[in-house]
Order: sequence, then C-alpha cells, then structure tokens
Amino acid sequence: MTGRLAAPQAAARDSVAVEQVIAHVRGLIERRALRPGDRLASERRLAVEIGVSRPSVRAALRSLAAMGIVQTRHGAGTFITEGPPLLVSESLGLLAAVHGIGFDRLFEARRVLEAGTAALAAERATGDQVAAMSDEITGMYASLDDPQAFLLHDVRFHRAVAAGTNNPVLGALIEMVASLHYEQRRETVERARGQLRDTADMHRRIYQAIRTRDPEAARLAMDDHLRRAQAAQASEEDRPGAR
Amino acid sequence: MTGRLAAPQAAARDSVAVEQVIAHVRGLIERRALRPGDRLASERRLAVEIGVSRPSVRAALRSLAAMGIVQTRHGAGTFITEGPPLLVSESLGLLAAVHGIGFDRLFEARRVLEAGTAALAAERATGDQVAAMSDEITGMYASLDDPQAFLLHDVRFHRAVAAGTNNPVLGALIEMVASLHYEQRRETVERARGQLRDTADMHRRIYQAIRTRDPEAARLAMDDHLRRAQAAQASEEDRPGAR
DNA sequence: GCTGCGATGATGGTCTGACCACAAGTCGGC
DNA sequence: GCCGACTTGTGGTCAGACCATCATCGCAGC
Repeated sequence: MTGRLAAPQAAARDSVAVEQVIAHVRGLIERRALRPGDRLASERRLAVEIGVSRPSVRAALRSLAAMGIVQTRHGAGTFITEGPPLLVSESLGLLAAVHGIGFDRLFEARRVLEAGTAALAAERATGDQVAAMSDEITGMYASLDDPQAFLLHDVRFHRAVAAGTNNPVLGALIEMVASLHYEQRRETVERARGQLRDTADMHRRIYQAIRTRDPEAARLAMDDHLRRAQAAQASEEDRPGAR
Repeated sequence: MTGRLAAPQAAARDSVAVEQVIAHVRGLIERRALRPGDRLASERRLAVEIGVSRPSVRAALRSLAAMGIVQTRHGAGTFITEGPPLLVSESLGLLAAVHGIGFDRLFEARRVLEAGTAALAAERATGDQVAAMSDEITGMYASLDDPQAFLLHDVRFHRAVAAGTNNPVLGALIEMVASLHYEQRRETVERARGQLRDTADMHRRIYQAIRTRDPEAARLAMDDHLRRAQAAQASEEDRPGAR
C-alpha cells in the first residue's frame, strides 16, 4: 500500500484511474464473482477499495452502463444486467446517423443475419422451440384484425427462430439491428391491415421449413420474407420527417 | 437564436442532466452539424450552452465514447470518430464473459455473417473491390513462410469481401465479432505454418466464386472455410488460461 | 397479532471549485 | 530563418457538499 515512493506522479500515466476501475470489474466478471443480477459494491466503497476517487468510479460505471453490461438504479445500487444477452442498439443507431447509413442497409444486414439464423434453427431447434414458433404463427392468424397484437406475435416469432439456434450471440445481434425497426413498424402496420394475411402466410412458410428440418428452404423463405418487408417499409418511407 | 424564452426547462425532472447532453449531441449529429472528424465544443463550453454542470457533460461524453461515437484526446478535445463505421467489440466481449458464452458461439455467429456477406459480395462487388480481394490472395501465397504477414492478408481479405457488399453495417458487425478472434489468431497462426497453403487455397476458392458471380458457391466456400477455421482454433483451445 | 406507514440510513445524481497533465499555437531568443 | 520556451486552452482527476431516490425497519393503529 505504501507503494509509489519513487515515482512522483506515475499515478496518472494515461487515463489510468478509470481504466483501473473497469479492469477491476471486468476481472470480477471473468472470474465469475459477479453474475447477472448481482449488485456491485457502492460507488464510495469501490472508490476506497480500488484507490481512486468516486468520480472515477462513476465514469467507469457509466462506460459499462453505456455498453449494456451494468444498470444503475438511483438509490438502490449498480447491478449486472439481467435477462437474455443484449447489445445496445442505440450505438448502432447513432453510428448509422453519423455515417448517413440508410434504412435499407440496416434491413439488409438483418436479412443476412436472420436468413442464416433460420437455416441454423432448421438444423437444430428443439421440439419445444419449434412449438414456440408454432404458437406465434397461430397467434398471427388469430390476430388478423388486430394489427398491434399481430405485430407482437410477428416479433416474437422472429425471436423464437433466433432462440432455436441456441446461440445467444446471434440473438443479440439480430435484436440490436431489428429493434431499430420495431418502432416504425408499429406505425406502418396499422396501414397494412390488408396485408396481414400474406405476412402470416410468409411466416408460416418459414415455420414449415424449420419444422421439416430443411435449412435451405428456411433460409430462402426468411430471405424472401424480409426482402418483401423491406420493400413494403421502403414504400412507406416516401414521406420523410418521421423521426 | 432567441428561442426558448418561455419554457423554464424544469431542469431536473428525472436524471435529465446527462440525457439532455446526449440528446443535444445526437441532435447535432442527426442534422449533420457534426460529421466524422469534427471537434465538439469544449466541455466547459457545452456545459454553459446546455445549462448543466461540467461533470454532467463529461458523463454524457463518456457514454458516447463507450459506444464508439466520439473519441476524446487529452488536451486537444472531443471528436466524432473517424474512419469506417465500427461497433465497439469490447461490449460483445464483456457480454460473452457475463453470460459465459463460449468461443464456438462467437465463431458461429461470424460464420452466419460472413457466409451471407460473401454471397452478397458475389452479387454486387465492383471490379475494384474484386481486384482488392485478388491482391490479398496474392499476398497470402507470397507469405507462406511468414505467418504474421500471412495473417495480415487473411484479415484484409475478409474485410475486402465485406467491403464488396457496399454495406457498412455488415462490415461493422463482422468486425465487431471477428476482432475478438484476431488476437488469439496471432498466436495460433505461428503453430499452423504447415496449413497456410490449405488456408490460402480455401480463400482462393471463395475469391473465385465471387469473381465468377456465383453467390451460392461463395456462401458455401466461406461457410466451409470458417467451419474449418473454427475446428482448428477449437483444437488449440485444449489448454486454457490463455487470457 | 397483523397491517400500514412514516422515519432512517444508504445509495446514486448533481454541482462547485480547484488543481494537474497534455497539446498546440505563439513569441521570443539564437 | 529556425528552433525552443512560454502561454493558452483542453481534458483528467480530485475533494467535499448537497439533493433525490430507494429499501428497510420500527412503531402506531387496527
């Protein structure tokens, strides 16, 4: 603890203080001392333990929060984010804004991800996972007159397919890209009442391909579905100023 | 200019201060007042302009930095991140650590992304982009006795394929996932000297499929390549403690 | 005994003010 | 004319204080 007798400054080589805190937390996570839902020590306590000031601790926690690793609750503490693995979609949204990336590019990336995902799910989804997809298809046909309910089943079907790969990374990637669509989808779906049946049929085709363990058919069906969805959404984009 | 005479602003509604700053910067980005490479106003100046304290401004900038949107340089200022669109791979690495996601899952996600990307590139890569891929293939065969140089061409070939889609989102996604592999690849490649020729051949097959505009062949060749690379890397993983 | 609710302590959120470390432009000396 | 020290402005860190929120527990009322 006495340390630093010689080195007069040493402490602030680069921007150590904050990095030190992040490294500390990362270490706890990697050695499984912190698991999802766990609460971190309080900011004041962390500051003392690591030997930096509270603002430095706060800065580090804010970085981790921006990456979606932790969540802070005023008055309660800071917690490791719970639930399924998710990547922060806000960063992708801002990145698109900075570089002027159009909506179609985002949709295309989603198409690549979900087409490959559907193929994987066809190979290895368990019976329960296939049944979950089936439930959502049923829900779609039962909600042909309720766009918002229909949309909910739509989203959940895509999540069920991603879950069928048993690969949380693919799920996180898809969710990051797709979540940028959902908000706008809620508006456009109201004007697309007449196409709900077609949409449900497309999903059913994807489902059947997965059900019959046909990866190529699943890929093609998903790709076709998202191509049409992209076109439909694009035709709605004529009038800008939405955001 | 004059604006906002009425609205008292209700300063601290919830945890506004920081969110207010982020919204301010986001607004500047979305209306193209800030472009890549541009310098933001100084922290002290932003604080005065927005009407919050400097710590709040710092907290907001740190969030944006964690998302890779801005970069701060001590003594110089804060800048909108330049260069090709990139997502912060650190967040994915930490997410994997928190949820105990294995290496094979990351590799699989990469496979889905790059297989679809290769197919897209076969459809629409320009002549220059195809030529860039060819250059890297040539570089690989010229570096069969220099693993580190070989690896460099390997990485650049994959980037060239991603660039061939003209879709920066796919490039950013792939880079985020793949960058988690590169570090370990640098070590394993030394022990894989004998397999460099096979690796080069596999890449050549991918290239030829793209060159001949055959999306399906490109997808299969890339998928096969990454499957083998995954298996090779996995066999090296027997001895843990690398990190 | 049980229930409901106010008091209490701990936690994160914000602010002020100050000082340090670094980068870059400026002006002086050579 | 060139180069180095200095000035200025920037982000980085710290200390201390206060406010807002939350979780808990004890007490009063039922």
